[in-house]
Amino acid sequence: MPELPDVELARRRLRSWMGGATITAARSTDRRILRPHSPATLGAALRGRTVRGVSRRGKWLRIELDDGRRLFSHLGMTGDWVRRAPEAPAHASERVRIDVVRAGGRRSSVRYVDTRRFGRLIVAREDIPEWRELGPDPLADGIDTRSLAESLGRSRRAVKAALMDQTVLAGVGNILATEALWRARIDPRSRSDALSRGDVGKIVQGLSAEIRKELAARRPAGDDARDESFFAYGRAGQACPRCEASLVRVVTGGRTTTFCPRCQLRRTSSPG
DNA sequence: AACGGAACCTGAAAGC
DNA sequence: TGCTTTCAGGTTCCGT
Repeated sequence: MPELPDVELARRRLRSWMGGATITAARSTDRRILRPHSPATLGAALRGRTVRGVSRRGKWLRIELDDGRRLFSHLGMTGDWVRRAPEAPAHASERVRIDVVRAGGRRSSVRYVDTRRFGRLIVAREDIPEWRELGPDPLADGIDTRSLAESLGRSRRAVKAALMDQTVLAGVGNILATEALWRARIDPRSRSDALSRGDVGKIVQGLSAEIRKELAARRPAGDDARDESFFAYGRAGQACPRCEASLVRVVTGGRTTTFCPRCQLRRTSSPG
């Protein structure tokens, strides 16, 4: 579920649930998600702390605490944050719980659920490398066409793989890349350094439009993105919404890519 | 140095 | 029906 729009929606929920609240307890037994720290250290680090704010960069969330420490959260492939009553039993794939009390005395329990356990939760005293090394965030920083063109021009990879490189742009995943390239009418297998400035401009427009659309959709936590309507993602074999040709599925950089072989043209020659 | 592919996990859906 | 295979929105490690 988690690409930039999903993580941004999670950030807004966490802010409304935890902003200004004090953590009364934090528990987990999942060594994988908390690696490299041990589950025992989580409660000790968080108990008694007040949440100052929740920020996001790319697919990373940063929960800022009153002692200067931060809790970094990456949702991996299937992670999400949900709010429950404190007495609510643990969901089958619940991995972490953080109980909070708000200024008015209202108590709630914020739970991290993650079926496949690819997510991460890291307490640190300063920003972690995974956060610092991210490229520009399309929402927080905007996308500068010129610097993106420079960045893409330096790589010979398929443009789809380059767009999903978190140091190129933070937060772009398989759905955003697939949809943006469909909107831009560019074959995802085109070499990154073969794109014209106009191509990059269309990709920027495509990414922005898709991010706006997905943020507006505000699908509730836990919803499957496949319920949503995409132009190309997950629609192999179906008709292209633009030209009616049959959408094709290929694998690039280890990830499934769907595109229209008729109206998404492959860029070949290097731009001048 | 940069790139493709496997590995890491779990469960749902499709295939036989 | 039930067993097997395939697939999934992410990152990281390893070999070339």
